[in-house]
Amino acid sequence: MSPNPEALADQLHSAAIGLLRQLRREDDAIGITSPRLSALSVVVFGGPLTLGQLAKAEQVKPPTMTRIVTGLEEDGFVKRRDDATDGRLTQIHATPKGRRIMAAGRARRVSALSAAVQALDRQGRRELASGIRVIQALNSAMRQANTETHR
Amino acid sequence: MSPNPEALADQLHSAAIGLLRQLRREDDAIGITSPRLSALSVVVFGGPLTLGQLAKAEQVKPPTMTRIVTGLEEDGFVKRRDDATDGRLTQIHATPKGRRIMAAGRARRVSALSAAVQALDRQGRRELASGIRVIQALNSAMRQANTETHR
DNA sequence: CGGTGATCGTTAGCATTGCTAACGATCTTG
DNA sequence: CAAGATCGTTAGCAATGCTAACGATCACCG
Repeated sequence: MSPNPEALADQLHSAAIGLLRQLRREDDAIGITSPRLSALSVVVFGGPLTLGQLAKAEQVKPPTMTRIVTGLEEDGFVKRRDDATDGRLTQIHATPKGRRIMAAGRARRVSALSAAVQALDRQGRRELASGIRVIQALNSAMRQANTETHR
Repeated sequence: MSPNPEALADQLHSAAIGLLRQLRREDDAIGITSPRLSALSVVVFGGPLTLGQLAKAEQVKPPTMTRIVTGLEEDGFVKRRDDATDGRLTQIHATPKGRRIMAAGRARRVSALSAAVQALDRQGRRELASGIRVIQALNSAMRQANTETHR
C-alpha cells in the first residue's frame, strides 16, 4: 500500500494528540502545566527576551502570555525586568529555580520516553529522527501558508 | 551525530506542540474545537458507543466527555439515545450533519497539509509514515507504563 | 519642540477543556 | 429484597486561549 496524504494527515493528528496527552501527564506530575513548561523552555534556552517575543515564539497572543508569565513568576521560575532603554518592554529571564525545574521536567519526560526509545533499535531511532524532521517541515510550511493568508 | 534519546524527546515534544497548534487553527476555522472534532471522529468511525466508552477512547474523565457530548449535541452533530437493555447507559451516535462536518474538517486539514505533504517526494512520505508508526509505538508504551504505575 | 500615531504590556470578560467530589438512577449480586 | 457497584450528570475549581479596550511609552513629522 502506498501511503496517501489523507490517511497520513489523520494518523499524524491522532498520534500527536495521544503523545501530547501522555507528555502532559508527566509535566503535571512535576507541578507545572504544559504551556508554562514550554514557555519556560524558551526563556531558559533562548536567553532573556521580551514578553512579546515570547508570545510570538509560542504562537500565542500577548494577553495569554502575560498570564503564563505571571504564573511562572508567582512560582519563582522567571522574573520580569524593565528594559533599560525602552520603557514599554519587559524582559523575561529565568531564575535558578526555573532552570532546575526545566532540567527535572526534561529528565522526567525523558525517563517516560526512555523505556520506549531505548527499546528502539538503531533503525527505529533513525526512523523517529527523520519523522520528526518531516513533521517540523510540514509544521513550518503550514505556518507560512497561514501567515500569508492572514496578511 | 547519533540521535540521543534526550534530544529526540525534546524535539518530539516541540514538533507535536507546533503541529497541534496549526491543526487546531484549521479546526477552529470550520467551527468546531479540537477535542470535539476528535470525539466526533470516534463516534463517526467507531459506530454508536456509550459515553463511558467514548471517554475511555479519548482518555478523558466522564464529566469532561459529558460536556463535550452536550456541546456536540447542541450543535446537532450527535444524538444521545437511551440504551434499550441497560437504563444507565447512553448511546452516542452521529447525525448526518456530524458526518458532514467530519468530512469537511478532514478535507480542510488535508488541504492544509497537502501543500506540504504533496511536496514531499516518495522518500519523504515513507519517512513520515515510519515516523508516525514509531510515535504510535512510543505512545502506547508510555500509556502502558502509566496505567501499570497507577494500578 | 510638541503633538499625533504606533507599539507594548496589561486588564477585563468570555468560552472551552480538564479535573475531583458528590449525587441520583439503575443494575447486579448475595 | 436489600446492599453494593456502575453509569452519567451536576457543581465547582484552575488553566489556556481569544478579543476589546486602556494606559504608558516611544518615534516621527510638522
